[in-house]
Amino acid sequence: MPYSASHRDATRAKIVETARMLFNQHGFQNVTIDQVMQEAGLTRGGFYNHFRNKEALFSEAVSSFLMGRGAEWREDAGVDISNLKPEMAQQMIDAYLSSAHLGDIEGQCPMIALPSDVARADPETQEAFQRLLTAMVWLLETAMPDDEADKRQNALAAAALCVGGMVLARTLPNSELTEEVRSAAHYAASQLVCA
Amino acid sequence: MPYSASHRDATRAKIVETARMLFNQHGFQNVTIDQVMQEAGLTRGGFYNHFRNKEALFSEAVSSFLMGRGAEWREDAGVDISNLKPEMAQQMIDAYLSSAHLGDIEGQCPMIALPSDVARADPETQEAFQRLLTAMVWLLETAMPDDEADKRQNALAAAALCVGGMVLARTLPNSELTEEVRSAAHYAASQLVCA
DNA sequence: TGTACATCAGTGAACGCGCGTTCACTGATGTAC
DNA sequence: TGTACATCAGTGAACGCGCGTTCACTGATGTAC
Repeated sequence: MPYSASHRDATRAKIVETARMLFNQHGFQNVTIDQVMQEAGLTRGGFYNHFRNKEALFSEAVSSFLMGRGAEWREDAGVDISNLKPEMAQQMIDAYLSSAHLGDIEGQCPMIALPSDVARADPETQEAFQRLLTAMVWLLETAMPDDEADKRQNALAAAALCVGGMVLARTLPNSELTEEVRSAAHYAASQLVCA
Repeated sequence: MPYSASHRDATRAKIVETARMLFNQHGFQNVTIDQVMQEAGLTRGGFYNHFRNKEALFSEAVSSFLMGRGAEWREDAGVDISNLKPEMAQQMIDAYLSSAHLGDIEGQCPMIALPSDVARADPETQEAFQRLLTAMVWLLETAMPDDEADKRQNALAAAALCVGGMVLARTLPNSELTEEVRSAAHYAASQLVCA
């Protein structure tokens, strides 16, 4: 076995991570395999040693967010999955609807950067998307103060506010409206999460 | 002047409307000009008599929603722009977050069907998108009961909930989660609009 | 320890198809007489 | 009223480029001896 197994895995991970960032910026169709491979320091042909096709890469890119860049976001926001506390729901809302998150296109949550692309992708990709939402709702629900009624329903609505507010903010041309939407969504989501 | 001016305009409108439906279903890049023209009962070459290029068509398609299919939605929902009443805010929320709207992919609001495509489109298209949001917020704000505090902020948050709830519902693979998100967003938006 | 070997990650040229766009044309229709 | 004409909406063949995918190959590296 020439090349250690870890070498292969590292290359693969590098491709996925590069792709994730490029897809986030330009969308599924505007990113070429050549571009991904080049940016990952490789050449076109090698791609098919690692992935069935471009769609499979997209699926992995979306899927990788939860435990990859998404985990970094959680960490930065002070959200510890293995030790959730009531105040962390608010911290998640703050981080998700922050202008740092809005500006960081490469590191953004795929629910914001790629919803339309995922809606037209294969079932694997949509399931990866669903896992993202499920995780977010679970985190919000679990971290919510105990005295809250309708925890799950509020968590779902808060997630919709997070995604909706950010999708709108990202899609609008730069204007005061961008900030207005983001901050209104932030306020309303905060209300839902710790009333 | 062979062919009356109205003939030209009718053809053009037909192309835009056909395009709007196709873009809604398949996204900007997955729709070909050939497809649009054929479905409009014309042939490929004629396209450039009417539009500068494909992007210009996209921009018009998004733009056309507000006074076209969008007006039908408002009418069906009993929302009369020239005579807004307090209960109409709720009617808008009901219609926007309805499963009929979710299922009607061709007739759907572009903010749900095409956000990622618009985020990568030219400024004209983004401005058309912004007009959609501005109109929606204005309608909600204006139709909201008078005793409401923070009308504008609530209208903005309600719009974010509408779009977010529907974007998520549309992107998820079919599951109970789809319905759960839609109904949680509907409940929360109702609360915001007539507290 | 050093060398021959086998494996397979990575290379880069080539293929082929799809699609946006162009262009020379055709023919339907309104207008002038 | 009828006919010749000019206009321009609409046609469809052709162009050319980009990109996903394939494939014969190369050469770096771990293993056996």
